[in-house]
Amino acid sequence: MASVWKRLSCDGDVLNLGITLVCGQAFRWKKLNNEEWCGVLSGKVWTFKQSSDGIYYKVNSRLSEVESTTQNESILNDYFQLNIDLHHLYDHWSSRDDNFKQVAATISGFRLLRQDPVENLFSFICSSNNNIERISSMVEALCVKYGGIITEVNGVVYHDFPSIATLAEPQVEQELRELKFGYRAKFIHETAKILMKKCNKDWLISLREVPYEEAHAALCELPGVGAKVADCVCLMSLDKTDAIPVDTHVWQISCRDYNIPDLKKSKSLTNKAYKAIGDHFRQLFGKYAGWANSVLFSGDLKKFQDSKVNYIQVSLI
DNA sequence: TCTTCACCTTGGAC
DNA sequence: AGTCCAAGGTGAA
Ligand SMILES: [Mg+2]
Repeated sequence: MASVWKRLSCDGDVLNLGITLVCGQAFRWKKLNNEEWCGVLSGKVWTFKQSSDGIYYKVNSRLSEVESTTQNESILNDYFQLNIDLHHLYDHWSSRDDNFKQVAATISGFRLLRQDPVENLFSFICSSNNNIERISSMVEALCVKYGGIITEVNGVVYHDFPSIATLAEPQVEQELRELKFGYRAKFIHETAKILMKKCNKDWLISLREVPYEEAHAALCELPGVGAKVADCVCLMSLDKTDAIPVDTHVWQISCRDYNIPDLKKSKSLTNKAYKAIGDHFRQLFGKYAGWANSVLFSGDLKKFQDSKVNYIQVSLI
């Protein structure tokens, strides 16, 4: 379990950890310092370091577990989707959209993570009408309350994300209410119970094998899951690379910066407008439109606004 | 098909 | 101190 730094065979310019891990697609990566992040993936605790000469990682597993470098690198290749040629995609998206070209200059190496659908789904059920900081603390609370202990690293105990079965237990809704989950407590409990009733125990992950529209519709059946959350899950854990989650921000910017047919007519984000925005970006960016869209709008996150301001201030000194 | 409203909680703005 | 509002929406009328 003692762990040493190992080098990840991947150039730093095709994986920007600072943006990729804390842009709001996953909520459990903690920034340790300027170049290190720590969190849980696949039942292990990982620490990453992005230095000028490459990306390094350390692994801390359960005491019983035997470490395998081959297996660990396989986990990372899968999670960071390192087989996908990011330069090629950036070039393609830039050629299709000047706005993207501008934004991309400040956000290189952004990747969609290939997440676990269970954690991804319940995390985004927490996201409605909420902010990233509270979403993160709620996901953390779920893990501490209901997830198994993995191990301790530097005085911090790390937990797995809870199983569906655990979240479906009778007292969960009330307990989550007490943990200040608000109305999301019921959504989480109900969704867990529905998933438990499915004949296919791996129903969620099996949606990787069905077409985007079908997966999206199936997810929308779940309580607390609407078009936006369903698209987040499709994009971030079900391999639907052209799923476009449209939140209020994407909607507003789309109205302002893109000429999308009959979008400005509606006062609220209607189902029709939602579809029109998605279709527009899919038509513009192609098969990986969801990735392009994520790059485009992650740059506007409040979290990165601050770092941009800092960057500008520093560069002016 | 579109609009309106309630919904938990928290933190910032007046 | 009290009120209002927005924050990765969803569901029901
Ligand atoms: Mg639903």
